[in-house]
Amino acid sequence: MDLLVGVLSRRLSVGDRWELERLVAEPPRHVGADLAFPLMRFTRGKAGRDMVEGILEELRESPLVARAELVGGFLNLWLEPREYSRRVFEALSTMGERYGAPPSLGRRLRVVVEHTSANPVHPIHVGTARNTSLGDTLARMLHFYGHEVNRRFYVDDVGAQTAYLAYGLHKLGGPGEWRRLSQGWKPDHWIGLVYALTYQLVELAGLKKRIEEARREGGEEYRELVSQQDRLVSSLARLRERHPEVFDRLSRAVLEDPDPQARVYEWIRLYERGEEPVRGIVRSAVEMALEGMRQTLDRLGAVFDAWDFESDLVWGGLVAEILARARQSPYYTLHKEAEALDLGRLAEDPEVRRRLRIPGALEVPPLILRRSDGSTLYTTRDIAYSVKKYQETKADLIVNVVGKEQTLPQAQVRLALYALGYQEVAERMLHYSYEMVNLPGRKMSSRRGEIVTVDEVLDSLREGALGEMQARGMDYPKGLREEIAEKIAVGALRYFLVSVDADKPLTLDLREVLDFNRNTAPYIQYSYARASGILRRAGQAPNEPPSHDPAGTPEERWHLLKLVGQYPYRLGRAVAELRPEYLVEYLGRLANAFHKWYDTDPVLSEEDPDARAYKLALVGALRRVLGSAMRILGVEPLERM
RNA sequence: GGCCCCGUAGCCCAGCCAGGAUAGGGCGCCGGCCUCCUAAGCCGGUGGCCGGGGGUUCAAAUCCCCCCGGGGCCGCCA
Repeated sequence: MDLLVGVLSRRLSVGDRWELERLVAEPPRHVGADLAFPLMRFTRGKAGRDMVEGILEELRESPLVARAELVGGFLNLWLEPREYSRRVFEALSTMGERYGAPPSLGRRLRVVVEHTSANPVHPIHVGTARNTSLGDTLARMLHFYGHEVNRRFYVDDVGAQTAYLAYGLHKLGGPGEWRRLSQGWKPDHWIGLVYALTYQLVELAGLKKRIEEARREGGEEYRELVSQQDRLVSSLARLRERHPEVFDRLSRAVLEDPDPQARVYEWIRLYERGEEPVRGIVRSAVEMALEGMRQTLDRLGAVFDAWDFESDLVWGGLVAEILARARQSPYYTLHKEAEALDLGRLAEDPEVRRRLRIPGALEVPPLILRRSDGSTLYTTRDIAYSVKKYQETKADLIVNVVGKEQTLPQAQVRLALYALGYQEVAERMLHYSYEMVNLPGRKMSSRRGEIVTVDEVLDSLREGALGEMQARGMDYPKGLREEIAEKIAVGALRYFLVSVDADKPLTLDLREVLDFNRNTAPYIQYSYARASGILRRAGQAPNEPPSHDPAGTPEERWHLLKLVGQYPYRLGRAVAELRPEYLVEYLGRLANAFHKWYDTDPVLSEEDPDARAYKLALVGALRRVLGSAMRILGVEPLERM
């Protein structure tokens, strides 16, 4: 690969290696070559034909090249297995555990990856798990490659949702009482229930008022309101079953309040001003929610370097600074009563669109920064947060893993940053967007308290894994069995969630994930366990083979060796394009190549000691590459399963 | 209504940005392989007007235009 690109780069005088590298392809099977390159676009005319001769000649001189031919405009290369093997093992030996990463990185980038940032009012659900899996995998990929990564979780504690939650919790008493009431519950699950109850009870109170008023007039509106009320009541009845005591106390307290809706709105403003006791109540509520979330994130293997509270941006004055700058800006405008930025004009500049990666012909309406009641909006605070992330890290790239539905607000944030003089920040921000996760037959709504939590999905996957182990008669001791099942469950979910293009909606069919069907984490883990088993039985295994391909190269072994040698290149592409699914595809092929070889060319019963040593070294190399790529994807390698 | 994303076998997906060889996998279905390193495996078979139409090109799943279908966004929510 390097050889080919090197020669081509010189002969074709193409400076950009990446340009050539991406064109190198696997030839179709009927050709039988190891590498192919479409030369026709570079070699038109007579001068081109001479150039081709030169290229072929130079390539044929290399000990790595067995054969080089030009067929129908394609340059086809056959490699010399011994020489290739020598080079692969040399790279493995010099790079050690870092095999796959570049020996020297052109420039070490500082990268911020902000991901998950789930609203604390409810537990992490399967959609968020896609965010976590993508974000954490990107971070691991970049880190392994040699970049400096900073992982951040943005705690969204300002605004209506946490105000509802805190208001409800307050009606139940203080943190001590919350603990008592949530006995036997995971903290975030209990918080989610209180939030859903509070939200619906406040809704109900408001609805009752409006029904009173509409009763006199009667008619269509009245009937509509009553039917809304019926739906709310039946939803509340379902929630009551989960925790009758909490329900009863909460409903009494909320319905006693003369105007719960107004109270909640007041709390939003009080919290934003940082006034006690609201400030303390909200913070305790959020702490409790985060405690539960951290348990789930730990389970998924996601760790963070920083937890940034949205409220700190407000109290620390950064949001005020953004507003002050906005008022000086030529884009400043009043939208009805509210302060806003009119970004439409800026968004029309094609140069700005390109630099800020504004998609297609996206139309950009004015961005409201401050409500007429004086409170700020999420997007306003996000502008401040972007500035903070940059100021604290001076990052070259700020990756925000945020749902696709937020394409417009994300674009508005970048444009606003640009408009307010933070061009540098704006240009370094990347909205890494991903589509929703659907569950067949289940419609999620956090306000109704109906969400499919990651915890329950993982539990169900773990049960499935345990069942499978039992069916296969694996009789590990109890602790080990549970540990393996848990690692299979987490791996299966994470692997699945990053396996398809983030731009495509994903359907999480639990039965399907439980099937462990083809290119899944268990398939990869199984390959790793098989390789581990061979090495365990062999006792000592050489890291480097004494000789390369002593007894010729069967097709299956050659194919595996080539894939092992491709790891640096495949990982490089995944990192450059921030596409974890490339790694998934690669792992699937690698595991498959190993299984095929395994079935045709026994290792341990090989009698020729040189050949046996070589095979063991190859198993070791494969195991190392599998393990490395698995860890990047958050899939735990298993010695046995 | 405007805008964004997606559309490839019965089902799920890769390839598209940066056009090149006979469009690749997987699931499902049918049939094989455990006296031998873990059968969560392997082998064989089955299945495609690449959503439709037009254009650009020596060459189009890939680029451009129109249309159709699915999802999303257009809020003093996030």
